[in-house]
Amino acid sequence: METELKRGFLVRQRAFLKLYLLKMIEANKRYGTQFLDDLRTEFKPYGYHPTHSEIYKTLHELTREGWVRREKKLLGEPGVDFQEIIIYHFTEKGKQEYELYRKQMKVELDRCLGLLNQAMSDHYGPIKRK
Amino acid sequence: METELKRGFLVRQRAFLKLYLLKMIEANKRYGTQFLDDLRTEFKPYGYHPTHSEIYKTLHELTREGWVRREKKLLGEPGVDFQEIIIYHFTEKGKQEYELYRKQMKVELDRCLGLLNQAMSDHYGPIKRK
DNA sequence: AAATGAACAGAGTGTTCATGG
DNA sequence: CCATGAACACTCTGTTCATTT
Repeated sequence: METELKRGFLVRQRAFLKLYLLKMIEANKRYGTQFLDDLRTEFKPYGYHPTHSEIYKTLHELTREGWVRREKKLLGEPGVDFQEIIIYHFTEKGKQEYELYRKQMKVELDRCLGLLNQAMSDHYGPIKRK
Repeated sequence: METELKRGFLVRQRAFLKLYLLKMIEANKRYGTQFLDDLRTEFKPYGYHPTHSEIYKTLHELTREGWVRREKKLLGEPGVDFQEIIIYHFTEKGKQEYELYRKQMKVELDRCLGLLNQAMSDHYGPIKRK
């Protein structure tokens, strides 16, 4: 998949969101707008308010790369109140890619934490631990 | 100063570099290329290799905003081996702005660490402490 | 070759507009 | 009005080119 994990400085938003979306797709079968709402709620304490277009672009990318397939749910089906929605399911390829991606992102997030902790230590003294 | 501290997701590279450059200007009177070399060395373990243009653009911005003034050192002056270099000094305004900026960046870096730690916890279980 | 600077180009992302139910 | 999608525009940043010593 083409999404770059490493970019030298900090992890890209898209790569970060992808990790969350993959997890959400795996867990509960919800759809785009709900993913967005959930993420906004979770990140609110950190002042991070993702946009709907980033979510959709990430979902499109996952679809294009064959990690997930789309299933349309039409108005009237269970849980569909207003209009059609799109549910995402993993493909076989996607399951395997997710497993790998998750591992790679662990390394990447560790790297970013290292960089930020280094800056903390450089500018505000040693990191305090409880 | 116009550089945005917060951008919703993670801190921008420029804001991050600015914090380091201000500290280096305060500490030892060195010049652009040496700042770059020092930073590359320090961040090498984290796979981060800043570019010379980001460094200069940040220094230009600090100058434009009146936080620092430039002093040209000419070939032959003590420590100038090959050609002229530019040394940066704080202005009075710059000293005060740095103090403030440093405090703001602490908050911002804490926020970023919170976001990344949240992701770590969400995807790889609770944060391990020694 | 070292140091600085500027132009240019490409990636990343947010805002806005558009469409169908 | 909700859900999705696409177009567009702007910001950020890296690559390249230029100048001086």
